[in-house]
Amino acid sequence: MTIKDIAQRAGYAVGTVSRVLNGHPDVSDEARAKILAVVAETGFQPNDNARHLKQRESSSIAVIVKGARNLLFAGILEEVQSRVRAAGRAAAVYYLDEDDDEVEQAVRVCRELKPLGILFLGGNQNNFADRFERVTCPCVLVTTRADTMGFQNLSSVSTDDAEGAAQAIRRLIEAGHRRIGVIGGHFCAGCGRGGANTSQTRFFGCRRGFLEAGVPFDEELQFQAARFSMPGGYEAANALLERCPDLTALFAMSDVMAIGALRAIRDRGLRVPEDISLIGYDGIEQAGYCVPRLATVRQRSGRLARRSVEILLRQAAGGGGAVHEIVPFQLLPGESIRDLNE
Amino acid sequence: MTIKDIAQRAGYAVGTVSRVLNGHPDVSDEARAKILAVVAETGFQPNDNARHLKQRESSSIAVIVKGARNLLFAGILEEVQSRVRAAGRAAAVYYLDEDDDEVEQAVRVCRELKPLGILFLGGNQNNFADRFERVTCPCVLVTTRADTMGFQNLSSVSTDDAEGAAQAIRRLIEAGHRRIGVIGGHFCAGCGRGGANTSQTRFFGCRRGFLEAGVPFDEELQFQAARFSMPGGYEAANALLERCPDLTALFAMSDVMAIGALRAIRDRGLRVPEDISLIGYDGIEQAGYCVPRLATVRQRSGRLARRSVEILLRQAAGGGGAVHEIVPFQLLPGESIRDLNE
DNA sequence: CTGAAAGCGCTTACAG
DNA sequence: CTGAAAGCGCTTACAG
Repeated sequence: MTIKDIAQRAGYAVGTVSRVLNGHPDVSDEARAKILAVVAETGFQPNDNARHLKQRESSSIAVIVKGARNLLFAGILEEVQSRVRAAGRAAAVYYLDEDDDEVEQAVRVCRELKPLGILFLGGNQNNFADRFERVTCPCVLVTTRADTMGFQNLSSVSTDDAEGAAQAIRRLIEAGHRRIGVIGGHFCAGCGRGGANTSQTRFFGCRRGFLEAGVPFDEELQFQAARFSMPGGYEAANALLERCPDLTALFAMSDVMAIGALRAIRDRGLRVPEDISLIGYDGIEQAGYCVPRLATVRQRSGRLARRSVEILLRQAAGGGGAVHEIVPFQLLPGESIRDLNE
Repeated sequence: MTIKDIAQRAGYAVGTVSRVLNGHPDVSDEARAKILAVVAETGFQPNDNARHLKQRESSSIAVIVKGARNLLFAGILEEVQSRVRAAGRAAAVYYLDEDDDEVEQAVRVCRELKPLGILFLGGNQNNFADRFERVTCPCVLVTTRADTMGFQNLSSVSTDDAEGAAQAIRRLIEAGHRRIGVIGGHFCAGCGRGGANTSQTRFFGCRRGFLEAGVPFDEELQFQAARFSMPGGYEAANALLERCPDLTALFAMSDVMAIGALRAIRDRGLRVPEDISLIGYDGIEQAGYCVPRLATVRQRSGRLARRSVEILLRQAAGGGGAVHEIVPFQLLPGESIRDLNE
């Protein structure tokens, strides 16, 4: 079943069918009605390969998600999809593995889908720096900053991760904690050229939090790198508590890691927050269902989503240069921090 | 940059370039070397739209996942992808919303990707019954049975959900519980024609568990329908405990619901398992990180994945009629069931 | 408002 | 082993 069959049955040329299918105005009501009737009757769906092959620009927004299992992104995505739909556009979602190259994918999407614009949920700054020049449509990078890269067609909407991490540390210090362990992602001195992948940024924020409060932070002892996963957090917490049995609090740079840490603490026969206080990062739904509820630095996923879509649609409509927005985070108190001053 | 440019630069015709790109054997080593050199140098990637438009059959396996946030499927998918890759094929993953029509999507994928076969992670039996005749390639439905539908090209690999649910109930009864609440999905008498959507199957299993043990089960009072989500489980648990304050145990038909229930129980000032015992279903990673660890009926995602891929690849190679396999589940004890006999 | 025709970038028989 | 050409199913100027 192709557009040709539809044309034949309806008694029009394929061009006319195409115009009806794409909602062009220059078709008579009669033709439209007849053709739509045949389409409905046959259940015809046009072949997207053929369509995209020829089309100059589709009316879709592409969303490239780095990590199908990332719950923060899942939350943002849901909101993005409903906002894109509300704006009368379709969202085409592409899920990538953590270590796939999102910019490479974007180049491909530009060529094959020809979207109005691309939204990146997560991204590696090096990939952007190295290859983003090859993507030409308007883009917004969400949760990671892009202001230092200076691309005219790359905006960003993100959380101030350094400040978020700093405040997490401050919060623990205010509660009277002095020996605090930190669980974060892997990063190397060189991998955030220009100063920023997420793990590194949050790490620097931590360090600043300690420094400003005059609380010592021995990176060798008090920091443990791990994967962003529950087992990662579990093992890291174990390693830290083994190495520094006198820690009274942990900061995990993602809620998922924090959930792993929570379990590790319990398995060592300790309790949260009575023995060890714990704070996470991201503010995923899950954090509110932990026992105890997790204190966390909440990225405002709804607002990140809303602003990203607004900015992207404006840029797609020809609205000027790149914009870089910071969305304020919230410190959720949870039930996992003990106040030692009380 | 198209195949034409590559042909020109390499000094061959586009047909030859195409043959090299697709690994056909009928090309001279010299041509291959020259063309691959140009491809590498230019970073050329063929346009998949054009390729799929013309290609009779691609060498990919399509995977249609119902619910991007379904953690059971996420676990199965990971294993599926690595097994498909190990077999030298590419996996093309399509994520659908819970209430999208996976069979409609399959029809589209058949036409546009022309895969060797399709794997469905989850699916609504009614959609299959109504429209599956339109899909012609070999398919495997994973986690839901397809044996009663009688399609020659539709195999299935699933867990015996009725028995799993029955055993969850039995396990609670063995532990001395007599007043047990059940949290399940929504279903209506008609929606599982032929007897089976997942929620309904597990519900019937529950009922059998009660019946065989001679323990009364008042469906009106002791069953609460909810969405398969943490808030869904939270509210359902609250409703049940409000309605029947004398319940000593809950069975939630998914771990995600159970996590919500766990939080609800705590918020009512009760403890798991001291005051209320709890058992879930699925065996997602998450369940092992709860405090307390969740007892659950574990679907063996690794084996579901492995068998599904094996069966699909065999069918794609022309290996006979449909196969319907049941993979045994495991009852994970966790720490969330109190033994009242002790 | 409608049709005829070119063409998107590939693959694939068909010759040679 | 290689090239020339048809054609996949659409969209899009271009005429009329």
